[in-house]
Amino acid sequence: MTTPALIDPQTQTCCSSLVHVPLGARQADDLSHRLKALADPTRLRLLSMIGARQGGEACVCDLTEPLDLSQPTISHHLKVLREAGLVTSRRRGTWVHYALVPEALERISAALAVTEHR
Amino acid sequence: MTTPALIDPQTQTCCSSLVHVPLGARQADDLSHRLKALADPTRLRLLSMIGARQGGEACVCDLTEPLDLSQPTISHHLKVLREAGLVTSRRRGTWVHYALVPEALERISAALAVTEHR
DNA sequence: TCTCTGGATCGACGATGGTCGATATACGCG
DNA sequence: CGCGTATATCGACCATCGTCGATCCAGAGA
Repeated sequence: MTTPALIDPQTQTCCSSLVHVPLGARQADDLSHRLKALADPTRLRLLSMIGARQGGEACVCDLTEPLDLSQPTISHHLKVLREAGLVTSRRRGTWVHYALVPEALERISAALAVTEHR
Repeated sequence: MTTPALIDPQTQTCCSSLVHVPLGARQADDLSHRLKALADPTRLRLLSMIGARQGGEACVCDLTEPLDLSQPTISHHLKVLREAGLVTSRRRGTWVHYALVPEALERISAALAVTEHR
């Protein structure tokens, strides 16, 4: 496969906005699940710190220190982000590097947009 | 003032994406608060049903029936959306009509977008 | 193999959130 | 004013979430 199954053709008609056609229960559950992953200040900052990093990657040690939270807590948040498809993790020797999945963020952004972009 | 204070110049540099510059604590709290209001399937469907309505308005009675939830629950969700600035309410005789605030959704969408739009 | 370090998992605890029934409030109409 | 209807608020209950310390697992190097 070229890309992981970011879009389920069964539940997701396309990437159109929710404000134009009423959302079904399935689609609402799916979108809310991804939004829940996003709706936490720590996770937003994690995404932001990973994205701001040149190369687009950051290891856990880089993320733990500036946030003033325990390492298990950071690890937990990264797991939530990973399971929502918002980041990927990759082992590099002793360290684990996390990277954004830009398409995932873009999909959510498009679902919330009122006016059509691009 | 021409527009309500949707953007706080103190905490919000502009409407740029979170993935380009690391988010501060204030900004992360602010954005996560708005995302929490969005991160519920019932509220997403409410927004969607209001937006899909021609005229952009819907009264509570229109929203309660199709969702198979009690009227107090719907009222609670609408309050959450209103306090997050995502909808406005307006009394019309006996009924209360809710309408979207497109700029609010657009702002959140822009904050999540990776690529710059428009 | 032993040890050290980075990260993940576990179990527990307090806080927050979604839902309901009961009740209160607002409006229109006799 | 009194009644009926449309919404909002209240109080309670159960589920989910964010956080922690303790512990476990994986890789690197001696």
